[in-house]
Amino acid sequence: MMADSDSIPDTNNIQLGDILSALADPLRRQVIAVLADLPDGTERTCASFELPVSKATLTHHFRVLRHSGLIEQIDRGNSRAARLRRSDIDTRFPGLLDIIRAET
Amino acid sequence: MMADSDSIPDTNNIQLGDILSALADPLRRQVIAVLADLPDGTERTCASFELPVSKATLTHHFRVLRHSGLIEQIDRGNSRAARLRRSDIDTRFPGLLDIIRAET
DNA sequence: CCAATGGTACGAATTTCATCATACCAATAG
DNA sequence: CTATTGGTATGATGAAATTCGTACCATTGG
Repeated sequence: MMADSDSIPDTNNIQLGDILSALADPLRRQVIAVLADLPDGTERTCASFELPVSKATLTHHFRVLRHSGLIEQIDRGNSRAARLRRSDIDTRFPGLLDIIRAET
Repeated sequence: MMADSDSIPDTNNIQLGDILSALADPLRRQVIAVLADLPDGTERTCASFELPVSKATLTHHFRVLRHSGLIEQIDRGNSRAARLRRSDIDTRFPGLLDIIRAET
């Protein structure tokens, strides 16, 4: 099943409100902070973040991140990798990722 | 009554999560965008924003902004003026106010 | 003094959010 | 083929957020 891989906003349709809502959650902010600290284009499976929540909750958080436009998810057969949409975010909201990365 | 004018975080205690939660709301974001576009130190009464909500809801939103550390409120006798804590925010989260201001 | 102004306090109602258990499915490993 | 792995779908639940009406209270203006 493709599930709802749709509803990913393209660059000019990323909404600031959605981004801020997504980043208001500590777990999601941590995911973005980790990705932002890795080289551009890095892909990480959802499970590799080892967040202290159930699988279902994991799916929920990554869906929020995807719908907000912060990440895209690449189907890798068995698993699904998350990749930060760095250039899109940097273009639309310059400095935002630095702020998230600076926490901690 | 002083109400809960307390619980205003000092500069180094402003939490990114609280700021992002506060800014996730469109009305509150609009208030900050307006204040950020005005000269530093500008004071505006809560009512002067003419937000399309009741008085009670107004109080609620400005309390959230105050508790997050984005604004301080100055008692002006009859009314209460809001002032953006610009230098505090710029110090802790450089670029954030520009992002908010750039919307619209 | 009296009315109007600009707020706050206090519930109450509604909605949204985070979380989980369970059931399920596709792909890979053996 | 079968079991495991990594993830999704679907409710359910409890907590938090948003909103409001109403009552209330200082301060200001007449």
